[in-house]
Amino acid sequence: MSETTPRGERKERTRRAILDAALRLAGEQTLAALSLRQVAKEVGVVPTAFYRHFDSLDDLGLALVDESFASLRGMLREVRQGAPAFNWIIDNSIDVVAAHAREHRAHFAFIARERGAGPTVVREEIRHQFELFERELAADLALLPGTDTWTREDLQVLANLIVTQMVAFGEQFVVVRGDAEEQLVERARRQLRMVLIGALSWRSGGATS
Amino acid sequence: MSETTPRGERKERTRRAILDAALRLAGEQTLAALSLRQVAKEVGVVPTAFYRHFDSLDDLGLALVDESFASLRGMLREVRQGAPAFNWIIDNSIDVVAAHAREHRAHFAFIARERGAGPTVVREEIRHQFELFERELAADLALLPGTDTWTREDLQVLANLIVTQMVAFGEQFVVVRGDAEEQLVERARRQLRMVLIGALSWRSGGATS
DNA sequence: TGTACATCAGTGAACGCGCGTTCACTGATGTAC
DNA sequence: TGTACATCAGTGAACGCGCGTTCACTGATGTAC
Repeated sequence: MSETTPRGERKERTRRAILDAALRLAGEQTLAALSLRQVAKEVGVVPTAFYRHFDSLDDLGLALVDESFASLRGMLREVRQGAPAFNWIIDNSIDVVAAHAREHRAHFAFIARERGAGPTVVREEIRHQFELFERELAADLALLPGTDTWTREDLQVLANLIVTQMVAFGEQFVVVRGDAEEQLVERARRQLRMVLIGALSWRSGGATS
Repeated sequence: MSETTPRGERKERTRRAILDAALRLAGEQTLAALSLRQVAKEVGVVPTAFYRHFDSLDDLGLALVDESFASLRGMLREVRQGAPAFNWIIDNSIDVVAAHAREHRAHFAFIARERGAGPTVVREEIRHQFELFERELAADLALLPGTDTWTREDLQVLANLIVTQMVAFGEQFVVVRGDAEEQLVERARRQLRMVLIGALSWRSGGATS
């Protein structure tokens, strides 16, 4: 089996297999309930081989967070490349998130799940990554027409609202198939519209405070 | 210890102790990673005594979902008792949720956590309960001035948006202490304002679709 | 090109431990007479 | 009120199992000469 495979390549292949197996198995419950032996069995190596690649399950968990957010960041770059026009955001950003969720279902599901229930280090890392997203989104929102007079704090509040909705959207999207997918996308689109209209008419419009 | 305690009372006390211990221990990680023996040890009974009260950990999990939602439902009844006026909702509903989250921190945290990562039956039951909330909230929203012309579906979409925000609020609230609590409340208030203004100016206002 | 040695991914036995579940039990509470 | 029996919450020993981690190992890949 390993007759002429370069050593590094072979190691990398096993590492990938471990990451994939863990991502798959964690999906059946949660990372916190996953055992090193289950992962090793799924990969087809002896349990001790695991230590050649990761120090612990926590270490593996953090690697999965990294992977998941790397693909998420790629997606966000895509979303932000367009001009930050009001209608463009509404029409396209949900679709981009949906397309990405379809392509990286397991990563999306992983983040959504472990965000609340993962091992402590994993939970903290995920929360930290979302904070970074919020800050980037707040910077983007500052470029939208109508937000000129907003404070940094207000932008942050709106960014948090939108990230919350996007997370909830992704969470629901990954557990759904077929027709329900499109319904979910349509609902998310309407919700984003409601949120943005509300936000933009908030300062200029009429409400208190 | 059990010299003259009525049998039923003693049994009920142990049952409560099991529920409390499970709620506490699940908080350190998640229900899915909890063992029957941990719970028994925490309560101070032998592991087998567990079976006098619950068939399995899943059964215990469902009992915790019931409890948690019972107190949530009580809170919602409180919120809905006031007149469904626009400003009243904004000024009071967040405070009611916050007060309740303070009083039932463990239950709030339990729902937030197990919603995504609990045992399958627990997850399903929680999702079902949130669906019921959404429907009730949609019915309330129909009474708000300005929503007369809305379709049932639109009301449902808005209800889903608000429930999502409230869940996210509760989720963050239960892990925070001191000053940060009030900041979180203030942010949630602003967000609810943005959402409601947006929603209400949506049909009457100007956006497409 | 050929040989001798180093590296290191993966092996397999072994360990002590906590797990869920079974079973026969104990002894206080409850009930029938 | 007193006695004999039933109920049943909690006990404690035992089981087979999967767990994380240790350790000495094997044998193919890589490297120095």
